[in-house]
Amino acid sequence: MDAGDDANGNGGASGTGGAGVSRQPGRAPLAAIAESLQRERRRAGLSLAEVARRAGIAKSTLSQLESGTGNPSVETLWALSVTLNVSFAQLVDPPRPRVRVVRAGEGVAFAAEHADYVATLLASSPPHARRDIFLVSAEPGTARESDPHEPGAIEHVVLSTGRALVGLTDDPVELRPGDYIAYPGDEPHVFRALEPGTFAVLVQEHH
Amino acid sequence: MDAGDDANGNGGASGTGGAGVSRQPGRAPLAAIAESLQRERRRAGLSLAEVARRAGIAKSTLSQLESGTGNPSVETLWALSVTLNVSFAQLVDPPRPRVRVVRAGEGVAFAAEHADYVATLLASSPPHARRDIFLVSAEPGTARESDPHEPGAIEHVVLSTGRALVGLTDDPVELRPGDYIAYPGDEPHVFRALEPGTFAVLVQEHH
DNA sequence: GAGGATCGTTCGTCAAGGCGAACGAAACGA
DNA sequence: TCGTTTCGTTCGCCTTGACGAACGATCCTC
Repeated sequence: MDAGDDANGNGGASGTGGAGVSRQPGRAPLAAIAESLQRERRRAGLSLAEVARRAGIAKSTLSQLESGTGNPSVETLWALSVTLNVSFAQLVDPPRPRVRVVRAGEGVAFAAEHADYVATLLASSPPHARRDIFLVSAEPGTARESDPHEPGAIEHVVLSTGRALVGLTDDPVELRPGDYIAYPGDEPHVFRALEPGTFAVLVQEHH
Repeated sequence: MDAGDDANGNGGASGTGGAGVSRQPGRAPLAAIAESLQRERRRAGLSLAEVARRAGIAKSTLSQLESGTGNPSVETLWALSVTLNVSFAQLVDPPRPRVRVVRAGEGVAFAAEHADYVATLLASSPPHARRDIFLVSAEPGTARESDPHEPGAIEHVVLSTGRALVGLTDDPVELRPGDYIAYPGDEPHVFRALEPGTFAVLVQEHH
Protein backbone atom coordinates (compact mmCIF):
# COMPACT_ATOMS: atom_id res chain seq x y z
CA MET A 1 0.00 0.00 0.00
CA ASP A 2 0.59 2.33 -0.21
CA ALA A 3 -0.71 3.73 1.79
CA GLY A 4 -3.36 4.21 2.20
CA ASP A 5 -5.83 3.72 1.75
CA ASP A 6 -7.47 2.65 3.40
CA ALA A 7 -9.37 4.64 3.22
CA ASN A 8 -11.04 2.47 3.61
CA GLY A 9 -10.08 0.35 4.15
CA ASN A 10 -8.64 -1.13 5.66
CA GLY A 11 -9.64 -0.17 7.58
CA GLY A 12 -8.86 -0.97 9.32
CA ALA A 13 -7.65 -2.84 10.88
CA SER A 14 -9.98 -4.70 10.67
CA GLY A 15 -9.58 -5.50 7.61
CA THR A 16 -6.39 -5.96 7.62
CA GLY A 17 -5.91 -7.06 10.51
CA GLY A 18 -7.98 -9.45 10.23
CA ALA A 19 -6.14 -11.20 8.28
CA GLY A 20 -3.06 -10.67 9.46
CA VAL A 21 -3.67 -11.46 12.66
CA SER A 22 -3.20 -14.68 13.49
CA ARG A 23 -0.03 -15.69 12.30
CA GLN A 24 2.27 -12.89 12.39
CA PRO A 25 5.84 -13.32 11.53
CA GLY A 26 7.92 -13.59 14.57
CA ARG A 27 9.95 -10.53 13.89
CA ALA A 28 8.64 -7.07 14.05
CA PRO A 29 8.54 -5.69 10.54
CA LEU A 30 11.00 -2.90 11.03
CA ALA A 31 12.34 -3.28 7.53
CA ALA A 32 8.84 -3.14 6.11
CA ILE A 33 8.15 -0.01 8.09
CA ALA A 34 11.32 1.53 6.78
CA GLU A 35 10.30 0.78 3.24
CA SER A 36 6.78 2.02 3.70
CA LEU A 37 7.91 5.25 5.25
CA GLN A 38 10.24 6.04 2.43
CA ARG A 39 7.83 4.95 -0.26
CA GLU A 40 5.01 7.03 1.12
CA ARG A 41 7.18 10.03 1.62
CA ARG A 42 8.43 9.88 -1.94
CA ARG A 43 4.95 9.28 -3.14
CA ALA A 44 3.92 12.53 -1.57
CA GLY A 45 6.94 14.22 -3.09
CA LEU A 46 8.11 15.53 0.23
CA SER A 47 11.60 15.86 1.62
CA LEU A 48 12.71 14.05 4.69
CA ALA A 49 13.03 17.30 6.56
CA GLU A 50 9.56 18.44 5.57
CA VAL A 51 7.88 15.27 6.71
CA ALA A 52 9.79 15.37 9.97
CA ARG A 53 8.74 18.94 10.52
CA ARG A 54 5.07 18.22 9.91
CA ALA A 55 5.15 15.15 12.09
CA GLY A 56 6.91 17.02 14.84
CA ILE A 57 9.86 14.67 15.02
CA ALA A 58 13.55 15.15 14.33
CA LYS A 59 14.66 14.49 10.80
CA SER A 60 17.51 12.45 12.18
CA THR A 61 14.95 10.14 13.69
CA LEU A 62 13.11 9.82 10.43
CA SER A 63 16.35 9.19 8.60
CA GLN A 64 17.15 6.32 10.91
CA LEU A 65 13.70 4.87 10.62
CA GLU A 66 13.83 4.91 6.84
CA SER A 67 17.19 3.20 6.94
CA GLY A 68 15.76 0.41 9.03
CA THR A 69 17.75 1.37 12.08
CA GLY A 70 15.75 1.95 15.17
CA ASN A 71 12.57 0.80 16.72
CA PRO A 72 10.09 3.63 16.77
CA SER A 73 7.62 4.20 19.55
CA VAL A 74 3.92 4.14 18.87
CA GLU A 75 3.67 7.88 19.21
CA THR A 76 6.40 8.48 16.69
CA LEU A 77 4.95 6.10 14.14
CA TRP A 78 1.51 7.50 14.72
CA ALA A 79 2.68 11.02 14.00
CA LEU A 80 4.24 9.82 10.77
CA SER A 81 1.19 7.89 9.71
CA VAL A 82 -0.91 10.97 10.25
CA THR A 83 1.46 13.18 8.33
CA LEU A 84 1.79 10.78 5.44
CA ASN A 85 -1.90 10.13 5.44
CA VAL A 86 -1.35 6.44 5.70
CA SER A 87 -3.09 4.07 7.98
CA PHE A 88 -1.05 3.04 10.94
CA ALA A 89 -1.76 -0.58 10.29
CA GLN A 90 -0.51 -0.31 6.79
CA LEU A 91 2.82 0.99 7.91
CA VAL A 92 3.32 -1.94 10.16
CA ASP A 93 1.66 -4.82 8.42
CA PRO A 94 3.69 -6.21 5.63
CA PRO A 95 1.77 -5.36 2.54
CA ARG A 96 0.16 -8.62 1.78
CA PRO A 97 -1.23 -9.20 -1.62
CA ARG A 98 -4.93 -9.29 -1.27
CA VAL A 99 -6.82 -11.27 -3.76
CA ARG A 100 -10.31 -10.02 -4.10
CA VAL A 101 -13.04 -11.63 -6.06
CA VAL A 102 -15.73 -9.70 -7.81
CA ARG A 103 -18.65 -11.99 -8.13
CA ALA A 104 -20.44 -12.32 -11.38
CA GLY A 105 -23.67 -10.50 -11.45
CA GLU A 106 -22.61 -8.04 -8.88
CA GLY A 107 -23.11 -4.50 -9.69
CA VAL A 108 -24.52 -1.49 -8.02
CA ALA A 109 -27.73 -0.74 -9.77
CA PHE A 110 -28.23 2.87 -9.16
CA ALA A 111 -31.32 4.93 -9.52
CA ALA A 112 -32.50 8.09 -7.90
CA GLU A 113 -35.17 7.10 -5.49
CA HIS A 114 -36.22 10.59 -4.56
CA ALA A 115 -37.07 13.54 -6.72
CA ASP A 116 -34.84 15.80 -4.73
CA TYR A 117 -31.84 13.66 -5.25
CA VAL A 118 -30.18 12.94 -8.53
CA ALA A 119 -27.04 11.01 -9.06
CA THR A 120 -25.43 10.90 -12.43
CA LEU A 121 -23.15 8.07 -13.26
CA LEU A 122 -19.98 9.52 -14.66
CA ALA A 123 -17.75 6.52 -14.88
CA SER A 124 -18.87 3.03 -14.27
CA SER A 125 -16.64 0.29 -13.19
CA PRO A 126 -15.47 -2.15 -15.77
CA PRO A 127 -15.63 -5.77 -14.82
CA HIS A 128 -12.51 -5.67 -12.79
CA ALA A 129 -12.11 -2.09 -11.84
CA ARG A 130 -14.24 -1.39 -8.91
CA ARG A 131 -15.12 2.18 -8.68
CA ASP A 132 -17.97 4.29 -9.81
CA ILE A 133 -17.93 8.03 -9.94
CA PHE A 134 -21.12 10.02 -9.53
CA LEU A 135 -22.02 13.63 -9.68
CA VAL A 136 -24.66 14.15 -7.05
CA SER A 137 -27.14 16.97 -7.21
CA ALA A 138 -29.41 17.36 -4.22
CA GLU A 139 -31.98 19.75 -2.83
CA PRO A 140 -32.96 20.16 0.80
CA GLY A 141 -35.72 17.82 1.78
CA THR A 142 -35.79 14.17 2.37
CA ALA A 143 -32.50 12.67 3.22
CA ARG A 144 -31.19 9.99 0.99
CA GLU A 145 -30.47 7.01 3.11
CA SER A 146 -28.65 4.14 1.62
CA ASP A 147 -28.71 0.59 2.69
CA PRO A 148 -25.32 -0.91 3.17
CA HIS A 149 -23.53 -2.10 0.06
CA GLU A 150 -21.21 -5.04 -0.09
CA PRO A 151 -18.76 -5.59 2.71
CA GLY A 152 -15.63 -3.58 2.28
CA ALA A 153 -17.24 -0.96 0.11
CA ILE A 154 -16.06 2.53 0.70
CA GLU A 155 -17.54 5.80 -0.36
CA HIS A 156 -15.74 9.08 -0.82
CA VAL A 157 -17.55 12.38 -1.08
CA VAL A 158 -16.15 15.77 -1.98
CA LEU A 159 -18.62 18.60 -1.66
CA SER A 160 -18.54 21.06 -4.54
CA THR A 161 -21.21 23.59 -3.68
CA GLY A 162 -23.83 24.10 -1.00
CA ARG A 163 -23.87 22.32 2.34
CA ALA A 164 -24.76 18.78 3.23
CA LEU A 165 -24.90 16.28 6.05
CA VAL A 166 -22.98 13.23 4.93
CA GLY A 167 -21.67 10.08 6.50
CA LEU A 168 -22.86 7.27 8.66
CA THR A 169 -26.50 7.58 9.62
CA ASP A 170 -25.50 7.46 13.25
CA ASP A 171 -23.04 10.25 13.03
CA PRO A 172 -23.26 12.38 9.91
CA VAL A 173 -20.85 15.24 9.32
CA GLU A 174 -21.65 18.63 7.88
CA LEU A 175 -19.66 19.34 4.78
CA ARG A 176 -18.94 22.64 3.12
CA PRO A 177 -17.43 23.25 -0.28
CA GLY A 178 -14.06 21.59 -0.61
CA ASP A 179 -14.63 19.27 2.34
CA TYR A 180 -14.01 15.59 1.92
CA ILE A 181 -15.30 12.58 3.78
CA ALA A 182 -14.83 8.86 3.43
CA TYR A 183 -16.86 6.23 5.20
CA PRO A 184 -17.56 2.54 5.03
CA GLY A 185 -20.22 1.94 2.44
CA ASP A 186 -21.21 -1.28 4.08
CA GLU A 187 -22.90 0.53 6.92
CA PRO A 188 -26.04 2.63 6.77
CA HIS A 189 -25.18 6.05 5.45
CA VAL A 190 -26.94 9.22 4.47
CA PHE A 191 -26.75 12.25 2.19
CA ARG A 192 -28.90 15.21 3.12
CA ALA A 193 -28.60 18.54 1.35
CA LEU A 194 -28.87 21.59 3.58
CA GLU A 195 -28.91 24.20 0.85
CA PRO A 196 -30.47 24.42 -2.57
CA GLY A 197 -28.14 23.69 -5.42
CA THR A 198 -25.93 21.32 -3.49
CA PHE A 199 -23.50 19.38 -5.64
CA ALA A 200 -21.03 16.71 -4.70
CA VAL A 201 -18.74 14.19 -6.29
CA LEU A 202 -19.21 10.65 -5.04
CA VAL A 203 -16.69 7.90 -5.59
CA GLN A 204 -17.85 4.42 -4.73
CA GLU A 205 -15.46 1.57 -4.38
CA HIS A 206 -16.48 -1.99 -4.24
CA HIS A 207 -14.28 -4.90 -3.67
CA MET B 1 0.60 12.19 -7.05
CA ASP B 2 -0.40 9.80 -5.43
CA ALA B 3 -0.40 9.44 -2.41
CA GLY B 4 -1.69 7.67 -0.31
CA ASP B 5 -3.85 7.59 1.69
CA ASP B 6 -6.00 6.87 3.30
CA ALA B 7 -7.66 9.17 3.30
CA ASN B 8 -9.89 7.60 4.23
CA GLY B 9 -9.17 5.80 5.65
CA ASN B 10 -9.88 4.86 7.87
CA GLY B 11 -8.71 5.58 8.46
CA GLY B 12 -6.48 5.66 9.48
CA ALA B 13 -7.45 4.76 11.55
CA SER B 14 -7.42 2.90 11.35
CA GLY B 15 -5.11 3.27 11.87
CA THR B 16 -3.74 5.34 11.10
CA GLY B 17 -5.03 7.34 10.32
CA GLY B 18 -5.20 9.75 8.96
CA ALA B 19 -3.16 11.72 8.61
CA GLY B 20 -2.31 14.61 9.08
CA VAL B 21 -4.62 15.22 7.18
CA SER B 22 -7.57 15.16 8.44
CA ARG B 23 -7.82 15.04 11.86
CA GLN B 24 -7.55 11.72 13.08
CA PRO B 25 -7.48 11.51 16.54
CA GLY B 26 -4.44 13.60 16.69
CA ARG B 27 -3.06 11.83 19.63
CA ALA B 28 -1.58 8.42 19.50
CA PRO B 29 -4.09 5.99 20.97
CA LEU B 30 -2.07 4.97 23.97
CA ALA B 31 -5.14 4.66 26.10
CA ALA B 32 -6.80 2.50 23.51
CA ILE B 33 -3.74 0.29 23.38
CA ALA B 34 -3.79 -0.01 27.13
CA GLU B 35 -7.40 -1.08 27.06
CA SER B 36 -6.91 -3.53 24.26
CA LEU B 37 -3.94 -5.14 25.91
CA GLN B 38 -5.78 -5.74 29.12
CA ARG B 39 -8.96 -6.86 27.43
CA GLU B 40 -7.16 -9.36 25.23
CA ARG B 41 -5.09 -10.67 28.04
CA ARG B 42 -8.14 -11.23 30.22
CA ARG B 43 -9.97 -12.76 27.34
CA ALA B 44 -7.18 -15.28 27.05
CA GLY B 45 -7.38 -15.88 30.77
CA LEU B 46 -3.72 -15.22 31.31
CA SER B 47 -1.91 -13.44 34.07
CA LEU B 48 0.16 -10.41 33.46
CA ALA B 49 3.32 -12.28 34.31
CA GLU B 50 2.48 -15.13 31.98
CA VAL B 51 1.83 -12.90 28.99
CA ALA B 52 5.02 -10.97 29.69
CA ARG B 53 6.97 -14.20 29.86
CA ARG B 54 5.61 -15.51 26.59
CA ALA B 55 6.14 -12.21 24.84
CA GLY B 56 9.65 -11.98 26.18
CA ILE B 57 9.16 -8.66 27.91
CA ALA B 58 9.25 -7.61 31.53
CA LYS B 59 6.02 -7.80 33.41
CA SER B 60 6.71 -4.37 34.78
CA THR B 61 6.68 -3.09 31.26
CA LEU B 62 3.41 -4.76 30.51
CA SER B 63 1.94 -3.43 33.71
CA GLN B 64 2.79 0.09 32.70
CA LEU B 65 1.43 -0.38 29.24
CA GLU B 66 -1.87 -1.65 30.54
CA SER B 67 -2.11 1.31 32.84
CA GLY B 68 -1.69 3.68 29.94
CA THR B 69 1.69 4.86 31.09
CA GLY B 70 4.42 4.61 28.56
CA ASN B 71 4.83 4.64 24.87
CA PRO B 72 5.81 1.19 23.66
CA SER B 73 8.15 0.57 20.79
CA VAL B 74 7.01 -1.28 17.74
CA GLU B 75 8.96 -4.37 18.70
CA THR B 76 7.40 -4.52 22.12
CA LEU B 77 3.88 -4.10 20.85
CA TRP B 78 4.53 -6.56 18.09
CA ALA B 79 5.64 -9.20 20.54
CA LEU B 80 2.49 -8.67 22.53
CA SER B 81 0.25 -8.83 19.50
CA VAL B 82 1.80 -12.15 18.54
CA THR B 83 1.43 -13.54 22.03
CA LEU B 84 -2.16 -12.42 22.35
CA ASN B 85 -2.89 -13.57 18.86
CA VAL B 86 -4.30 -10.23 17.94
CA SER B 87 -3.47 -8.22 14.91
CA PHE B 88 -1.16 -5.38 15.49
CA ALA B 89 -3.64 -3.07 13.90
CA GLN B 90 -6.33 -4.19 16.26
CA LEU B 91 -4.25 -3.24 19.24
CA VAL B 92 -3.72 0.21 17.94
CA ASP B 93 -6.96 0.92 16.26
CA PRO B 94 -9.98 1.11 18.24
CA PRO B 95 -12.33 -1.10 16.32
CA ARG B 96 -14.77 1.53 15.34
CA PRO B 97 -16.20 2.62 12.06
CA ARG B 98 -13.80 4.74 10.35
CA VAL B 99 -14.97 7.88 8.90
CA ARG B 100 -12.48 10.28 7.65
CA VAL B 101 -13.07 13.93 6.99
CA VAL B 102 -10.69 16.26 5.29
CA ARG B 103 -11.83 19.84 5.61
CA ALA B 104 -11.23 22.31 2.88
CA GLY B 105 -7.78 23.72 3.38
CA GLU B 106 -6.56 20.72 5.31
CA GLY B 107 -4.84 17.73 3.99
CA VAL B 108 -1.49 17.15 2.44
CA ALA B 109 -1.26 19.87 -0.07
CA PHE B 110 0.98 18.99 -2.87
CA ALA B 111 2.96 21.65 -3.48
CA ALA B 112 2.56 22.69 -6.43
CA GLU B 113 5.18 23.27 -8.76
CA HIS B 114 3.41 26.38 -9.78
CA ALA B 115 2.03 28.87 -7.40
CA ASP B 116 -1.29 28.86 -9.13
CA TYR B 117 -1.94 25.18 -8.71
CA VAL B 118 -2.56 23.24 -5.53
CA ALA B 119 -3.58 19.63 -5.25
CA THR B 120 -4.65 18.17 -1.95
CA LEU B 121 -4.51 14.48 -1.41
CA LEU B 122 -7.77 13.23 -0.03
CA ALA B 123 -7.48 9.49 -0.37
CA SER B 124 -4.61 7.39 -1.42
CA SER B 125 -4.65 3.98 -2.78
CA PRO B 126 -3.78 0.74 -1.13
CA PRO B 127 -1.16 -1.48 -2.62
CA HIS B 128 -3.30 -3.25 -5.05
CA ALA B 129 -6.24 -1.07 -5.62
CA ARG B 130 -4.79 2.05 -6.92
CA ARG B 131 -6.69 5.18 -6.88
CA ASP B 132 -5.91 8.54 -5.46
CA ILE B 133 -8.39 11.31 -4.94
CA PHE B 134 -7.30 14.91 -5.00
CA LEU B 135 -8.95 18.21 -4.50
CA VAL B 136 -7.43 20.57 -7.01
CA SER B 137 -7.41 24.30 -6.53
CA ALA B 138 -6.14 26.35 -9.40
CA GLU B 139 -5.85 29.94 -10.49
CA PRO B 140 -5.55 31.26 -13.99
CA GLY B 141 -1.99 31.49 -15.18
CA THR B 142 0.47 28.88 -16.07
CA ALA B 143 -1.00 25.61 -17.05
CA ARG B 144 -0.13 22.59 -15.02
CA GLU B 145 1.27 20.04 -17.35
CA SER B 146 1.86 16.57 -16.11
CA ASP B 147 4.28 14.09 -17.40
CA PRO B 148 2.73 10.79 -18.25
CA HIS B 149 2.24 8.36 -15.40
CA GLU B 150 2.46 4.62 -15.67
CA PRO B 151 0.94 2.92 -18.66
CA GLY B 152 -2.73 2.27 -18.22
CA ALA B 153 -3.27 5.09 -15.77
CA ILE B 154 -6.56 6.90 -16.11
CA GLU B 155 -7.55 10.25 -14.69
CA HIS B 156 -11.05 11.49 -14.00
CA VAL B 157 -11.84 15.12 -13.35
CA VAL B 158 -15.09 16.66 -12.16
CA LEU B 159 -15.13 20.43 -12.16
CA SER B 160 -16.73 21.95 -9.07
CA THR B 161 -16.42 25.67 -9.60
CA GLY B 162 -14.89 28.02 -12.14
CA ARG B 163 -13.80 27.01 -15.60
CA ALA B 164 -10.82 25.05 -16.76
CA LEU B 165 -9.14 23.54 -19.77
CA VAL B 166 -8.51 19.92 -18.99
CA GLY B 167 -7.41 16.85 -20.89
CA LEU B 168 -4.68 15.79 -23.21
CA THR B 169 -2.20 18.49 -23.96
CA ASP B 170 -2.93 18.13 -27.62
CA ASP B 171 -6.63 18.54 -27.29
CA PRO B 172 -7.83 19.98 -23.99
CA VAL B 173 -11.52 20.46 -23.28
CA GLU B 174 -13.14 23.38 -21.54
CA LEU B 175 -15.01 22.28 -18.44
CA ARG B 176 -17.73 24.13 -16.54
CA PRO B 177 -19.10 23.28 -13.11
CA GLY B 178 -20.49 19.78 -13.06
CA ASP B 179 -18.63 18.73 -16.19
CA TYR B 180 -16.69 15.51 -16.16
CA ILE B 181 -13.80 14.29 -18.25
CA ALA B 182 -11.70 11.17 -18.28
CA TYR B 183 -8.48 10.69 -20.18
CA PRO B 184 -5.46 8.42 -20.26
CA GLY B 185 -2.98 9.47 -17.65
CA ASP B 186 -0.11 7.91 -19.49
CA GLU B 187 -0.13 10.62 -22.09
CA PRO B 188 0.86 14.23 -21.54
CA HIS B 189 -2.05 16.08 -20.03
CA VAL B 190 -2.85 19.48 -18.70
CA PHE B 191 -4.97 21.42 -16.23
CA ARG B 192 -5.37 25.13 -16.85
CA ALA B 193 -7.77 27.24 -14.81
CA LEU B 194 -9.64 29.87 -16.76
CA GLU B 195 -11.24 31.61 -13.81
CA PRO B 196 -10.06 32.49 -10.33
CA GLY B 197 -11.18 30.12 -7.64
CA THR B 198 -11.38 27.10 -9.83
CA PHE B 199 -11.82 23.83 -7.96
CA ALA B 200 -11.97 20.31 -9.24
CA VAL B 201 -11.97 16.76 -7.97
CA LEU B 202 -9.34 14.53 -9.53
CA VAL B 203 -9.42 10.77 -9.36
CA GLN B 204 -6.29 8.97 -10.49
CA GLU B 205 -6.22 5.32 -11.25
CA HIS B 206 -3.04 3.42 -11.81
CA HIS B 207 -2.71 -0.14 -12.80
C1' DG C 1 -3.42 -16.65 62.40
C1' DA C 2 0.70 -18.08 60.20
C1' DG C 3 2.62 -19.63 56.03
C1' DG C 4 2.63 -19.91 51.11
C1' DA C 5 1.40 -18.82 46.43
C1' DT C 6 -0.15 -15.65 42.91
C1' DC C 7 -1.50 -11.28 41.38
C1' DG C 8 -0.28 -6.59 39.85
C1' DT C 9 2.27 -2.27 41.06
C1' DT C 10 6.41 0.52 42.17
C1' DC C 11 11.45 1.55 42.37
C1' DG C 12 16.27 1.91 40.78
C1' DT C 13 19.29 1.00 37.03
C1' DC C 14 20.72 0.70 32.27
C1' DA C 15 20.37 0.71 27.42
C1' DA C 16 18.11 2.74 23.52
C1' DG C 17 15.04 6.18 21.36
C1' DG C 18 14.74 10.76 20.11
C1' DC C 19 16.74 15.28 19.49
C1' DG C 20 19.64 19.23 17.68
C1' DA C 21 23.74 20.43 15.42
C1' DA C 22 27.20 19.54 12.41
C1' DC C 23 28.64 17.33 8.30
C1' DG C 24 29.35 15.73 3.29
C1' DA C 25 27.04 15.36 -1.21
C1' DA C 26 24.53 17.13 -4.97
C1' DA C 27 22.15 20.76 -7.67
C1' DC C 28 21.85 25.60 -9.20
C1' DG C 29 23.44 30.51 -10.25
C1' DA C 30 26.32 34.18 -10.14
C1' DT D 1 35.13 28.56 -9.25
C1' DC D 2 32.79 29.98 -5.44
C1' DG D 3 28.75 30.64 -2.71
C1' DT D 4 24.09 29.23 -1.70
C1' DT D 5 20.47 26.05 -1.06
C1' DT D 6 18.59 21.59 -0.25
C1' DC D 7 19.06 16.91 0.56
C1' DG D 8 20.03 13.02 3.71
C1' DT D 9 23.34 11.01 7.04
C1' DT D 10 26.25 11.00 11.24
C1' DC D 11 27.58 12.50 15.94
C1' DG D 12 27.00 13.69 21.15
C1' DC D 13 23.69 14.53 24.56
C1' DC D 14 19.60 13.81 27.19
C1' DT D 15 15.24 11.80 27.99
C1' DT D 16 12.62 7.68 28.31
C1' DG D 17 11.44 2.84 27.48
C1' DA D 18 12.47 -1.57 29.28
C1' DC D 19 14.28 -4.51 32.73
C1' DG D 20 14.80 -7.05 37.29
C1' DA D 21 13.87 -7.01 42.03
C1' DA D 22 11.30 -5.77 45.78
C1' DC D 23 6.84 -4.63 47.61
C1' DG D 24 1.80 -4.70 49.22
C1' DA D 25 -2.55 -7.06 48.37
C1' DT D 26 -5.44 -11.02 47.88
C1' DC D 27 -6.69 -15.69 48.26
C1' DC D 28 -5.77 -20.11 49.58
C1' DT D 29 -4.59 -24.14 52.92
C1' DC D 30 -3.25 -25.84 57.25
